[in-house]
Amino acid sequence: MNILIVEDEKRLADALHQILLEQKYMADVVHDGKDGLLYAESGIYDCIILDIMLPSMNGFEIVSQLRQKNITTPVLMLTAKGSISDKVRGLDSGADDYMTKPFSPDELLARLRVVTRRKGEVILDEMKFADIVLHISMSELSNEQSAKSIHLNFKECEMLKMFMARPEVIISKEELITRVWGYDSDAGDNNVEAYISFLRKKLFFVESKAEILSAKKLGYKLTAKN
Amino acid sequence: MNILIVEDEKRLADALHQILLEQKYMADVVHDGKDGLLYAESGIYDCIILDIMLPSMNGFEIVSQLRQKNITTPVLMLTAKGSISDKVRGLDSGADDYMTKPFSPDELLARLRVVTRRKGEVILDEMKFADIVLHISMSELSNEQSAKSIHLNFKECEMLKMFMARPEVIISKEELITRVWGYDSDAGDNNVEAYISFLRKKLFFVESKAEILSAKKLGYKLTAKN
DNA sequence: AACAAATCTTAAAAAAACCTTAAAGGTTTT
DNA sequence: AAAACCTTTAAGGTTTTTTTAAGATTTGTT
Repeated sequence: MNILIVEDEKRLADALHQILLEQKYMADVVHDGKDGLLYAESGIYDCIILDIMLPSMNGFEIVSQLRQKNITTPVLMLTAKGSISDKVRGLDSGADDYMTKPFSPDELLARLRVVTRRKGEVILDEMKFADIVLHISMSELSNEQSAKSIHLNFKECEMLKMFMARPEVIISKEELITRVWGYDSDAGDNNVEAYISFLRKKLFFVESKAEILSAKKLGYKLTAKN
Repeated sequence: MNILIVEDEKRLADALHQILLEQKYMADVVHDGKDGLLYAESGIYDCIILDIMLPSMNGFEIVSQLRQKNITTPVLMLTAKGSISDKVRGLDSGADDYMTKPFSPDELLARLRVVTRRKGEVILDEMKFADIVLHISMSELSNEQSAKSIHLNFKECEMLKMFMARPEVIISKEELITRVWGYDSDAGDNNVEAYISFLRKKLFFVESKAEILSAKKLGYKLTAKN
């Protein structure tokens, strides 16, 4: 189960992340509204936990844009204000449930279960690009053509998810570090390089025509050969 | 990464400049609203940090004029007042984010990263002049007519960006140095000359009719033949 | 035309960025 | 307790980028 957390308060975001990880959910965290929309649009999430007050684009807008694009991922709205008008507005714009801060981990998990059970049928567990498929819950990378597949470990999988969510886009080492190792980690560039190397080896193993190219000083991107 | 600071309080402007330089951003500072608009219109900046209260033209006006001219450089608004109405007005007029004084260097840098990351993905990824196109995220120079293209390295790309942002305008070596090598670099004129030479070779390779002419003692400019 | 100054070009040296691998230290599973 | 697995780290190698310097060329001036 894949959750997207869109929350700019880093302490809260981390706490949420922690709670979810303990329950064996996978979670991605972004701290900014527009980024949130970008990630949400990928359609790979089973639920989006969405703060209302966000830099660059607020939660209401994000939900309505998602719904306009026919993306039906369940949304659990989060806010410090408990005013009725916010609640109404949130549900109006297309959110599925609403939770006021502060809340207990149990409350979060309960609401999460309710929200995700409802849409239980259309869960996207796969990301595709070129000839490869990433089976997220199984951490398995496979090639539809060659019928080869291989297991990815956690960090490899997180990293490949980022590339597959935004193929052809250069992603900086810094961004990779904050997403895969955490925003306050002391991982260095070499960590990224090592994992890029592991991923390349596995892409090669499954005989994919997808490859990770490096753009010096800028980062890496996923592309398809030919 | 190029930042324009438009801030009339000189002490604050200097402090901002310092913070940015430490993080290896390049920054230009102007203290007046109209100057700010003038500089911003050049389109060469990756972000504009803009005070609201300014002599001769306020921040709101600057942003809306920029947006009217289809200049989409991200704008980070700055103000002493933290009133909601200011915030709404700022975002309405086209700013991307908003920050109230006083703020910590970390907050500034965080917001800057968010605001500029977005740019790399969607906004301003291509610059065109005559028959050439510069794909910024790919660091690739190509010619639409001849269908030839070639990779540019980081400094070549930064330099060509400057020329393409202001075609037909003579840009001095000094300006090129401060932009591409940094304000405190010890790069000399010959470094610029060498890179001009590299760029010319690549323009020739893609068979472009765009060329870089030198204006003795003044600098260089980009023009189109015929 | 002769000179000086500025610019151009190029090759090679130096530096920076990147890649790969192996090994060590954790963790989890068997 | 052992085995299997995951992650980090560091070192050495490769490639790319940047600097440097020297000689050639152009330009403007006398």
